[in-house]
Amino acid sequence: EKGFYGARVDAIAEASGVNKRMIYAHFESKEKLYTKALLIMYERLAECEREFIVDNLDPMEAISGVIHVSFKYLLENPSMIRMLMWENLNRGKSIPEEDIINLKTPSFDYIKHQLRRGIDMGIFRNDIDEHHMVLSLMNFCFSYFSNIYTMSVLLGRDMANESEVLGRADFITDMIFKYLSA
Amino acid sequence: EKGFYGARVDAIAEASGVNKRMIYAHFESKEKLYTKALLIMYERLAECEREFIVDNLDPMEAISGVIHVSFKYLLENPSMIRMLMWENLNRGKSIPEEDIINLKTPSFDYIKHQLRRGIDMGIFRNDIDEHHMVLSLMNFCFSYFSNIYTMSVLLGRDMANESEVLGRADFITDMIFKYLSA
DNA sequence: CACTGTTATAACTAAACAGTTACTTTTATT
DNA sequence: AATAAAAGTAACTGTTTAGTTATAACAGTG
Repeated sequence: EKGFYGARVDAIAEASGVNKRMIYAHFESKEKLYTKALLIMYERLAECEREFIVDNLDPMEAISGVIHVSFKYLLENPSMIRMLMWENLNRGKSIPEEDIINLKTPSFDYIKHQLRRGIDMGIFRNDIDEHHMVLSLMNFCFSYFSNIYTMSVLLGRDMANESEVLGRADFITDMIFKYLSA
Repeated sequence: EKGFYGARVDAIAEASGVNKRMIYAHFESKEKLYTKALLIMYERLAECEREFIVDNLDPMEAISGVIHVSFKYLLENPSMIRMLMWENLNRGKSIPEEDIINLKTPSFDYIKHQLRRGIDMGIFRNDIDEHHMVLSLMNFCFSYFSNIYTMSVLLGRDMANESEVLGRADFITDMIFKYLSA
């Protein structure tokens, strides 16, 4: 909610119903508590991503699945968005790079695999840049939520309600498809 | 760099070469210093956006200009990205909504205007959702930079160097165009 | 019951922090 | 040179904070 510096250990103790003494017994320091929470968050995120990795889907369904599962999950887990945002501000220094790469690799590989399959099947154009497509997909899903407050104000529209969120997922899917088959 | 809670007034005094006494004389409190800095940042951002508002461009050039000017500006102003990220985490509560809407309206109107012009001229499809297009443009530009550290690690590619950034701007422009004329 | 490991309580410490004060120095104006 | 306004210095205050300690309560096991 308030980031590492704004967070108060006493407040965490009270909110969690566990007392401060025990927090230090288990986690040693505020920083280690933070990195532990962060790691768990990354693992849960990876779990969610494993959900959209399904075999034998056609590439269109697969890409659509990536978008819709991500949207649904991020909508239900706003605190995860906030933790990822803080971590981006920290330049991701809290957790060793390899740990995160290991967690993320399966979903990245899955997206690339489906893109290649789509190209082979003649559904997608054959000059698609995998790197840029993966980046676009990730950005589209995450940034909808990370900028949801400012953007709601600027666009004069409540972007947080479920129908609006699902509408956005559909729009993005459509945009990506039009691009992939243009 | 460290957000409102992590920032130290003593450190700000030293770094700025102005002494703490004078910071309080001019800004009253840490919070008012923060909101003042934020307001100036928003104004500068609006100034930059005014740069891409050019008359008599054809709609394609106009949209391409929005993307490329934004990318160039955000690349040169990393601290602005960070301030916007913090503010998103604060749910934008530091500055009254109207103030920001007033600053942003010209560029939003410009994008919508160019989209409509493109439709009228028969360059763009006639079923384009303005709201979603504005949102997509903003998200694409901003999120490239706001997630640049995490994404560089995950994709194993230094996204911060100039040629990579400009390449991304080109890719996004291409993607938007393919969608608008699909 | 006695023993052991875990959790709770609350007072404590040492450092850090926002904000203040009393006083001096610099700069600009007449 | 005289005056006033702006900026600098550094010590100080009151509070907050991470982290600790000493002690008591609790729960499971033989």
